[in-house]
Amino acid sequence: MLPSADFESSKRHAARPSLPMAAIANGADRGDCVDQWFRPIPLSPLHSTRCHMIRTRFAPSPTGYLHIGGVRTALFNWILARQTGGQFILRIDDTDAGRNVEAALQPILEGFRWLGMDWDEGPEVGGPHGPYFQSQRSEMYADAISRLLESGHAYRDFAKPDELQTLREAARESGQAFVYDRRWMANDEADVEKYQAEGREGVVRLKMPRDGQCVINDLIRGEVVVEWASEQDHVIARADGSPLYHLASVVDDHAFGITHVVRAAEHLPNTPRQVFIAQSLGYELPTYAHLPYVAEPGGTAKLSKRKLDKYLKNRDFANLMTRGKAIAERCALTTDDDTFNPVLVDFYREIGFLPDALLNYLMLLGWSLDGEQEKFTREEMIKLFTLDRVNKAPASFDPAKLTAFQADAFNALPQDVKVGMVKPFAVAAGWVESGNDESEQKLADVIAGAGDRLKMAGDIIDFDYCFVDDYEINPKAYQKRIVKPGNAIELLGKLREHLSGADEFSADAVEKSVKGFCEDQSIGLGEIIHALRVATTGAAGGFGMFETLAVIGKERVLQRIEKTIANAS
RNA sequence: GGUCCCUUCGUCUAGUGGUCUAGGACACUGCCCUUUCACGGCGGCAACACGGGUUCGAACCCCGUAGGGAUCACCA
Repeated sequence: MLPSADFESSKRHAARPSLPMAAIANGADRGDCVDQWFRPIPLSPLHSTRCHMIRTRFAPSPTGYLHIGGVRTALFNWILARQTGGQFILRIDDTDAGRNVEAALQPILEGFRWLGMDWDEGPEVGGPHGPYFQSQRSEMYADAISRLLESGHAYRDFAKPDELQTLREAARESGQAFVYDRRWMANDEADVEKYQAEGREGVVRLKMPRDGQCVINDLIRGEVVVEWASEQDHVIARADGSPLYHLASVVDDHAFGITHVVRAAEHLPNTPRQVFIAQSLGYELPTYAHLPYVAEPGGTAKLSKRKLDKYLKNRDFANLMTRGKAIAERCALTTDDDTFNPVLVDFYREIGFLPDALLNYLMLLGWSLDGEQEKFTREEMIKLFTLDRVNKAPASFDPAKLTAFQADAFNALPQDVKVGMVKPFAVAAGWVESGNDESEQKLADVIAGAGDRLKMAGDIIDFDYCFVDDYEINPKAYQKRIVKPGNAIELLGKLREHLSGADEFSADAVEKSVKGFCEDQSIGLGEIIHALRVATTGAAGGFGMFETLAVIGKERVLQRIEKTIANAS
């Protein structure tokens, strides 16, 4: 990357617009609706993100949950700000009043905190451009709306929704793009009074150009050209004067000094109208970058929180969900059915994922450094990410790969950090008593023994038999190792005798003892060890047998063998 | 249906005209290691959507076709 050259070229572009000649020409002979306001301002060329102070934003609406796709968008925004010493702003899009914003906002902020994505301005931290809730910025929007009205870029319209709907359907049936003929547009105060006398309510619409084209220079997509005529006269204010999303968004982006609007590609079709609003208001345009959306597992459609049933048909997705449910159930997690879903970040936090692993995986959805390196520390993410290496095509969410990333990251953790993460789960399951040294030591032993069999903190549930006696017995393993070999019970009985005489019950001591037993009996270790495992853990597999026995403890081991023998006969 | 976007292994991707008999990762899979289950090591399977150009030469450039997707609200 050549920062200085990039900087030069972006300055050159700013001084001498080269791209949108068509738009300028068309603007000149447009004649009717608007005067010379419309002159697209060229955007910075690629790479320019490295050399300017960047202000980005993520604008969630308070829905109560954080979508994985949204997190990726936020991540890119956050990185862009961090790598340039710029600011990352959180703005709350709550123009659609009526819900409990505060309650629905908390889970989102918590999600950000958990992920370690801090915001420089926004809820709770404030900032110089506040307030950061759209519901509290009405005056600014009202001002913008009246300016738009005055300059003729917007008009009052008295169409009824169903009247417009009829028109739209007719256009659609004839295969034409719907173009509103503005038949209920108020040209003057007299019109307004007349319509109001008819009992009509007036909204404010954008008076979109009917010819020429809008050129969007997108950092990821390149040049996107849209005919103005294909744009609607979008409503920007309701009858009660309250603003709609596009208006509010553009006004705020400008007021906040947002330099880069980085958002999901589904916003691309919205961009022309936002460009229109911004330019009508005389704003300098931000640089746009439209990210490919995150697609569903094994598919190409946009990942949606609402299609759980469909995703559950995907093996890997179903596995993750099953794992999550098992952890939630065993650890008595109070999960909300509505948010306990692998499409939402809450899920991962609840079952003991590492935020860095999630972020690392998400960053690779649509972005790559060189096709070789895939693992990045947070510092590397900030250092190495560039928008010009973001792909254009949607990337499908792969739960198996995410889990693999999580497993690797989790196993790279130092033992004490692992223990710290796992402990809450073990405590919640009722297996470990917090503050009790013996109990905590046992947990540490189990975690050390389990090693990389623990992929996430919640995986501790697989080792319930280390802590309690009411574990499940795997029927297949029982059949194979206890029932089928005719001598298993007999051997187990003898082994129990042998073990009962042991003074020490450390892993090493037990190993010696069991191996000595095998020698005495002239059998291979393999002939007893499987039966021993099933008898003492009920499981077909697990970590080292002798570590397992040591952790369970002499008394319990003997009891369990005894019980197995009793049940078998 | 209109508008816009996209198209390399099952998935994420590398690739910017010759180094591509297309590289890496996840998944799947074979072997080795091993008392089990994992880890690990060494292998394997597997892709340039299609058709035309341009060129000595195309995954890469151009044009079409097909397919997929997003979006078309007084939601955000």
